Amino acid sequence: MQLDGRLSRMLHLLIHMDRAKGPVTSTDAAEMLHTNPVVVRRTMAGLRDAGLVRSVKGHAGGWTLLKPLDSVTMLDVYHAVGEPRIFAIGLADPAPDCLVEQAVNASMTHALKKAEAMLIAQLGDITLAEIARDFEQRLSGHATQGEFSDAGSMVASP
Amino acid sequence: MQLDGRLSRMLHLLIHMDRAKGPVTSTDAAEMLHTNPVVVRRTMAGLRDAGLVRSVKGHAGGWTLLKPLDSVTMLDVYHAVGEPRIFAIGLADPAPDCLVEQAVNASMTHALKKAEAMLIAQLGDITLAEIARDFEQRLSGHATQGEFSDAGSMVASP
DNA sequence: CGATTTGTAACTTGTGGTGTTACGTATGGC
DNA sequence: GCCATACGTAACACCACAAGTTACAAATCG
Repeated sequence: MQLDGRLSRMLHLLIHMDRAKGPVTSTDAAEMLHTNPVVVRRTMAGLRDAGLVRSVKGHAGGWTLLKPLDSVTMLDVYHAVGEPRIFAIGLADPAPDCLVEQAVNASMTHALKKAEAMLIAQLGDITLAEIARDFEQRLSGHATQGEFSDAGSMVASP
Repeated sequence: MQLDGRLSRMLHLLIHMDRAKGPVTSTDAAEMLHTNPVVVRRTMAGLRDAGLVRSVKGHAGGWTLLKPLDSVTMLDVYHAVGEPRIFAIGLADPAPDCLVEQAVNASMTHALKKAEAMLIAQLGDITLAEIARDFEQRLSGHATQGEFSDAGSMVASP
């Protein structure tokens, strides 16, 4: 995986946690995410610091969701995982001497900031409850928002 | 530089080429971009294939711009450099079995596509001539579109 | 007490743009 | 015709960083 999947993974996990009866251990979570317990703990640490989840050690311990899904947006989770860098493209030099490059930087920054604002707006607009509702509908056979079959075509794979 | 600076660099270089009297060699260009002639040729190859520039070997050879700056948008250059991946964040798994993850993917893809569309729209809206005009104004002391001083704060550096 | 589970440090791996070296090929002045 | 000039490309090293892995300490509960 060449891209940062932390936000995606945490969203996935939080919805599973909401459906679980008791605490979810890092090992259980790692299986759901097809990864490693340490990776889970490492990433969940941010969510704990943000007050989204709680962790308990020892017997019958694990991770517990502290908030209802309708009070958590994708943006909240994005912040909680440490606001990873959004873009893979950017400025060759953020502070160049060359005035031509400064002009280029201004235009590129303008475009990138607008795209970033749009992404942030979208993330802030969707609660985990809405995603969970989408899941419920998939369970009953419907495919709601947009086709999923080609979802990764431009965003994920080469 | 952990991010992809090819678009940024090519924009920078194309505007310099427009101001040059004759062809610009890869070595000259490499100095302007603070990089290596091979990197220049490698990246410029896409622009040549796209018909934006021409390359001539041998004495008095080098790179020549084939189009007026007002007929080239940032988007044209983005396409010419091979449409590099835009986002550093993405889906953990583009085609998961888990229905929860499918729902998460749908929402994330929706948000990313909207941001991508905004970026593409912005890139398509700005011609290199406009950037060159911005440069001219910087030469005469003005700083036009937006502050530049903190331009790289969210987009480029850590 | 001992099994369970989180908390972290430390190290390895994979990826992709970038940097670098080397060499082949085409061009044009002398 | 030679030869310096420049592009064209292959091959490899480098770097940053998320992810994966190993190891061990600390806390908790039956």
